[in-house]
Amino acid sequence: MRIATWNVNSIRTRAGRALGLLQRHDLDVLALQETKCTDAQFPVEPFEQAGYQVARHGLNQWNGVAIISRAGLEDVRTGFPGMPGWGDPEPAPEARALGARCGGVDVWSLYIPNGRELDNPHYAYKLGWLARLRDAAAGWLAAAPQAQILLTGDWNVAPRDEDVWDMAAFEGKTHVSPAERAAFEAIVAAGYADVVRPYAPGPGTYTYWDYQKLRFPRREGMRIDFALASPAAAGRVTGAFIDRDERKGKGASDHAPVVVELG
DNA sequence: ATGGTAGTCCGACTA
Repeated sequence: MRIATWNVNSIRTRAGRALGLLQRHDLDVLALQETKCTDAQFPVEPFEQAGYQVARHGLNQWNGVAIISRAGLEDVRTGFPGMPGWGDPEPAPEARALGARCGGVDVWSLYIPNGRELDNPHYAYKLGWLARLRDAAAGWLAAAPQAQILLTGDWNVAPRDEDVWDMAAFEGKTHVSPAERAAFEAIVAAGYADVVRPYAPGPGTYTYWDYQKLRFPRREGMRIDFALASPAAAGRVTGAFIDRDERKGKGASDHAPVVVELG
């Protein structure tokens, strides 16, 4: 079974690229982030015609997550227990988490809050969101230690110095702060291993390149998209790669897809 | 040194 995660940056703009991705890599499951549309606006038909089922969760033009599967799509869950909300004056849940059981694997499509700046309330929101995700994910494993769970998506955290092209450029910036890295590592410590890095080691291995400043041709990127697997799921992984070619050309998302093969 | 891009709904917000 082949499972991918991709921050598509608008599914309506890139449905064709998503379909090409499914076909090119013979994907069974594709977790999408930043679909940027409501459920009603989501282009479901082309995926169904290609033989896939679609679960999507979008509330407005921001965020939005989806899971596209031809390996079954059961027990669909929007958000996770304890997931923090955002907004003033009344914080409300955002469309940042969608889970579904696909062929016996609990796949999560996650879009972790960006954080914006270290002194921005969004940064505290990001840390709280990751902390509650850790709690929920630890609970799932405590309840079912043999569960096959994949936490995939855009984590908006670069866990290691080698995951950005130049640490000096990130002085005082989000994505590399000790608190963000600790929040990410807490989820690893809860039993979820990064199953891609062993097959796609750094330095210089990235999943995101800013549209601005010629970051992609200059090879100035960040590794912020991950697939973290529970022990039972990690034990099935036979390979993984980052589809850097998908970032090329006109009309590309600013993120590259990350693909995991389960035996 | 600065600003540059790209998406959404249409001047501004998000990334």
